[in-house]
Amino acid sequence: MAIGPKLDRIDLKILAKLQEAGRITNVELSDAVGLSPSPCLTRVKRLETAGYITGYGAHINLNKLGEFLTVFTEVTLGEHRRGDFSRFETRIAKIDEIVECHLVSGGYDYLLKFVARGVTHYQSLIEEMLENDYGIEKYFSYIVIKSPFIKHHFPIQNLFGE
Amino acid sequence: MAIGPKLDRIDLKILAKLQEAGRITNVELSDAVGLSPSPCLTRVKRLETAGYITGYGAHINLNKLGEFLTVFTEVTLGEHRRGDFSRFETRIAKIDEIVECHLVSGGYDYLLKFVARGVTHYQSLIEEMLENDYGIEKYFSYIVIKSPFIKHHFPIQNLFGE
DNA sequence: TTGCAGTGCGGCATTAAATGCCGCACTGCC
DNA sequence: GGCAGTGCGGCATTTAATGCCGCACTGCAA
Repeated sequence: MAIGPKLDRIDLKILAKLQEAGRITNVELSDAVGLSPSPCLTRVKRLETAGYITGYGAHINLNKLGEFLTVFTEVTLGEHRRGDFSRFETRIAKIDEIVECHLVSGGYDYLLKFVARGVTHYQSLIEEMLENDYGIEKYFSYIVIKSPFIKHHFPIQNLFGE
Repeated sequence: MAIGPKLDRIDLKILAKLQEAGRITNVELSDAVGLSPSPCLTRVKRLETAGYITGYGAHINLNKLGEFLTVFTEVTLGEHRRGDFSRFETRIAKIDEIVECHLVSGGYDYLLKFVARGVTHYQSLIEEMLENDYGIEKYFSYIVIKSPFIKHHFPIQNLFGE
């Protein structure tokens, strides 16, 4: 096997396959990567416990559930001391509508992704943050008009040369 | 059942559950939502064919596969005629390292998310785009230093009031 | 109010998949 | 050249996925 030193080609195939077909049966997966079911399952379990696979999920088409508003928000904190960042991160993590948080280099500190029911809802979330000392100095909102594509998989094979 | 008019509470439970545990067995799922396996599976299949569930995937821990660089890039096109947008979207969709594309309102046109092997790799991708007439007037890169969190599920229940 | 038709659920039998166990082949090390 | 460790395929057993069938509940109509 591998994992300790590095994953072998079969492990990468398994990851790539599961990434785009998370609910594939082990029998099909084993066939796709060229193994019999037993060792294939062993590898999957090992990839899971070793942390290469952190979980599985269904991709839900939010638009079919109603009208949703996605917003990317640039946030600049007022203070940049040790603790200001972690406190901010801890607090926003608890807000369900903030689905992504990225600390970036450049003109501002954080890029957040919101999914709200509409502009009113989004506005109320922002006001809540401004009024309750999250440490935000300023922010700027970019409302998503449409998302031509969101790939649910990274090019594992390509990034390695395969 | 529902779906035609609107999803009932059980359907939402199924979506919420599958979103965070895509590989749960139908037996467990049925138990979690309070149904027997048969009707539960029927609902899942219907949600899939009706387009509420667009697919399943494993969440891969890219950092364990090596050092990767995530970059958010703001792009402004030089021309904004009908066709300039669709042409740009079509072309960048073919670039594996661009995993998300959002058309936004505000100071620029597109917010792109890249996953590359490093700054050199990212730079080569950008140069490739600039040299080959993608219609880019200007761009700005925000390198992700760390992502405190990326939730792989939207608050389905909460957004509807549970 | 009583009967009829349509819809969705739970129970049961059958088929397929997930798991665990065992012996064999390949590789590195004595 | 023989021995120990690792990973694979095959096989038996336990579970889950599916498809079928009759029953209960709801709305509609006489």
